[in-house]
Amino acid sequence: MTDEKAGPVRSITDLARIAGVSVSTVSRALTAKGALNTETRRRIQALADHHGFRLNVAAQNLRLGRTGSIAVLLPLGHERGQHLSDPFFMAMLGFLADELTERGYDLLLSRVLPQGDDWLDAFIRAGRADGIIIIGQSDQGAVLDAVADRYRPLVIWGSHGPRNRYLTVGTDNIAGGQLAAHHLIDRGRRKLAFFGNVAVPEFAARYQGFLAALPDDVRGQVDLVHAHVTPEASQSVATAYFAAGNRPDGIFAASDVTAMSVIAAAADHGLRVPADLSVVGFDDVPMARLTNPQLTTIRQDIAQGAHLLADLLVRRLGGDDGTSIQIAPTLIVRDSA
Amino acid sequence: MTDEKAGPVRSITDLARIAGVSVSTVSRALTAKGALNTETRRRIQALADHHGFRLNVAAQNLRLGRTGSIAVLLPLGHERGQHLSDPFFMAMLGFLADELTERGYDLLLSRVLPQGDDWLDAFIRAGRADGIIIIGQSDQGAVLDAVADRYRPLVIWGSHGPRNRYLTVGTDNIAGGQLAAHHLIDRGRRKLAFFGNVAVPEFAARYQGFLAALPDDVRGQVDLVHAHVTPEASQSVATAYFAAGNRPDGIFAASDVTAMSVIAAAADHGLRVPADLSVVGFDDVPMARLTNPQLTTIRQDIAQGAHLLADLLVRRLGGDDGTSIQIAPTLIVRDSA
DNA sequence: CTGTTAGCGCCTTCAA
DNA sequence: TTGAAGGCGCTAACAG
Repeated sequence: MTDEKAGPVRSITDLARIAGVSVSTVSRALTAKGALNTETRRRIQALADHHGFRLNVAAQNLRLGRTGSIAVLLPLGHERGQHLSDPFFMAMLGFLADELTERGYDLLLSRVLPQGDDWLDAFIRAGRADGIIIIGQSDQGAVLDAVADRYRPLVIWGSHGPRNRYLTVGTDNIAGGQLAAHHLIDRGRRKLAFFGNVAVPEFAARYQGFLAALPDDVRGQVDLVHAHVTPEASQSVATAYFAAGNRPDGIFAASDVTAMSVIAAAADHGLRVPADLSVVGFDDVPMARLTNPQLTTIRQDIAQGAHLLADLLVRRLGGDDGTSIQIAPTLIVRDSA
Repeated sequence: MTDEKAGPVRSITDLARIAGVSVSTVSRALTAKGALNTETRRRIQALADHHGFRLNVAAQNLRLGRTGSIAVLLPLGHERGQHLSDPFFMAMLGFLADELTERGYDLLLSRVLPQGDDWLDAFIRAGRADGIIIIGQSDQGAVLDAVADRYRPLVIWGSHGPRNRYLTVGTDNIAGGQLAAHHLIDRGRRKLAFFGNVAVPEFAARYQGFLAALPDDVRGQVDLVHAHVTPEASQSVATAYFAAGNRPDGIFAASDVTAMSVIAAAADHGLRVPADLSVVGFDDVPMARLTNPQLTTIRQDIAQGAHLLADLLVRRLGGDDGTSIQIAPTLIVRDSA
């Protein structure tokens, strides 16, 4: 006896008809929730399998008053193109996908152009996600603070500021800057420069920690060079810097990409790294060990960062409060400094 | 006269009550569909604005029988960790996010472990997305073929095979291999090696094109080195290769990351690039110009690839058929070869 | 253990 | 031009 008479099975209603039971029985069988005769459950599951039927997740979520997904927002704040080429952000994204999947959530990826003070509000109100992770606070601190007061499932990857009302997970950038400073000083470097855009809070904190850990006489003559995050832009800035005759003996770059740009530009000007110039990066992207010379850098633990972001958000979704977390960076000594 | 008496406005029902109209009127006002008195529409839109109300996208989609999102799947086929570190895939993801957003779709990111022959089917039946883009066919050609016959909104980034029944957008990898071969031969290189995992169809095609374009006597002694995609793994393979005494004068690497690993390993063995050894990569990732020496490579146009993937998929969603597309690669000559 | 029923928030036909 | 009503596919009381 076949039950092929009916057409395609598109809903639990269809399946209920074929199985000769009610929709709620089918629902219970397929969600493994609620009491149900074991045999009935088995039979219905087999039938569903046979017809290649699966519960429609969207409808299920609507009924449950949730969406089942977490939005990951990449704000394109300071500089276009950053996130396209920045291996750090991209690696973070990959890990987040894993962490969220493990917790039963889909990852809704959105690159947003933060304009005005309404962009985040508008996104939230559209109800497309149960929670939001923003990678990088960019220059949107005020917007984040305003929203955080009334929208709880929101976690930011970024620098922790004591006055932030929003929740962050991030590397202790100040400590990272200090590590870089100590290392360069230990190497006997005295004429230093920092390459990075200090309008980005993370980078500002790295710079701040860097300065703080330097001896007074060294600190006074540090060059602050406004380098962009894209390889092209930062390389041209570095080239201009060397072309102008600047000859520091130690450079702390706000990211590995910037560090690599600096090294490339230095090579063009006949400067040997690390003989003439020590360069310390930040991130420890996978490629940092493939450069020539291999990059000495301050490592951020991306995997742990993603884990903590997901964890904190899911906990908030469950009603817990949670608190901002800083991850300690590590100095990775290779050849460039 | 205020209308603040009611609590929060969570649905069109709430808004309709406040506005003193029916839900259908609110729906029409907020979707800008259907005939409606201009003044009424304006008034309701203003009211919605005032209350910070937005249509719930999930419910809207359920009603419209769609999800409003496109799934982008990263199969973790051959090698774990590939997509975490591969800048090419990640850049593709960034561009895809833009292209899909422009077309009104959300991007649902999912890293899948292709096991058995049911993984894709199961994903489709869950109904979480209106269409699927898979980045890399991995070794799942059979599964893709099977599904493509009955599930149309599916496009793959990958190598086009004449017998594939599924739709692909991808670089002409064979042509890319040929470009690499010609360039190395032009440079006078005769003792060649290919670094890459030829179980990956894209890489196999690159290898095939490479061999095809070589003179007979050169082709016969090409080393095929099974290199993994992660920097760590490929560097250790390259190190072992050189340590075993192999001394090719030209290497074609299946990706830029692999090329960089090869160069790093070569340096460890005292081989100068390009004096002793020419190395050609594949991809032209942003960092290719930051290496020392700068990478000579075969460029894939990621932006165009993402554009075509999105375009083709949306067209299929609209009922068009569309056909697989190959993108011509370009040789970018820098310093490594 | 199972069925009936009332929605989740929205859109759309049909009538007025 | 607007309203009433039905239903997208599912879940969860509440009955039986």
